[in-house]
Amino acid sequence: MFKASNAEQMLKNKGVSVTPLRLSVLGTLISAGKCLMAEEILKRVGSINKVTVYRILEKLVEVKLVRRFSIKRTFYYEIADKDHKPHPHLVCNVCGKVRCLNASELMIILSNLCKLYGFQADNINVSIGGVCNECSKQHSCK
Amino acid sequence: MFKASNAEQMLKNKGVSVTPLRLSVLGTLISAGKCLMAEEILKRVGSINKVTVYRILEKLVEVKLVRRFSIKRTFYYEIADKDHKPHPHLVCNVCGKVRCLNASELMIILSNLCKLYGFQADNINVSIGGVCNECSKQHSCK
DNA sequence: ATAAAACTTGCAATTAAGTTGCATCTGTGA
DNA sequence: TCACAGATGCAACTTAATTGCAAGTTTTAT
Repeated sequence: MFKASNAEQMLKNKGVSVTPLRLSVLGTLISAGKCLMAEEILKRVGSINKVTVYRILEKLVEVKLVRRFSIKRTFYYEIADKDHKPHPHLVCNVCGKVRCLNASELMIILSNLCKLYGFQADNINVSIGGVCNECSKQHSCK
Repeated sequence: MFKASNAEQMLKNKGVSVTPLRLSVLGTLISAGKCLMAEEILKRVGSINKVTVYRILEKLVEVKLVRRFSIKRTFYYEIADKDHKPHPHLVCNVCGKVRCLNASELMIILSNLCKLYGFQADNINVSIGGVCNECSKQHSCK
């Protein structure tokens, strides 16, 4: 699944203290391979308090190991490293699934555009609501 | 400021009933010339209930007279017509201001990209958090 | 015009997701 | 060993939005 040593090294590199719960939260995000809401992390980690999840995520975002973005009224979290660049998210209004879209060039264009306008972007959030492939197929066959 | 007849015609064209409160809410958005949160609309319209604001906005979004998008945990609303195409929003973390960025070509590219992936996009939401021009100037002069 | 059906509005209560304050625990350095 | 900083948990709180229901208004069909 994921190597704990991996998460441990990531935390050490950022100079933040390594605790079992931080390893679990970070590890969960690494092995999930997709973005998760706080509630899902809470469920997956198991014996951890909701507040602690939020505080750990806050810390991970602060040291830029994790990115946070919002869809509707909830925050999602995903690993931020060289293999996980910012990208758009497709959010299906029917099944609720969130899918990552590969379009990093477009994100870079966006960030350059900001510079042009004198805006120091530190978090680019592209989310697209609609109906996903699978759901639109099902819908048309009724 | 804004012509009531304007808002009235817009509602009629969409086949939804015209009421004084709907005219006020839609008119407020037209004359604001920028995106507003429900709370701001509530304040500007004056004698209207919070719930009614939400329900009117819901209806306006439903008939596509208005677009809704989220920043952090709150929804913003803006007029959606030929003069107000989807565009990115720059959100300053310092002063909280939301500024519209002109980049409709980029939004179109994004929507085409979705089609390519078989995703029926009905709401493209690009928001960029960071520090705006004015705030970064002030910060550097301290 | 009148009655019935269909919306619209307001009030109070509820919900979802995150946040805060404070007490307790844990581990590290003097 | 002591004490100090940081991590965790619990309970209470906050914010923004939503729901249920009753009362008012329109619209439609007769």
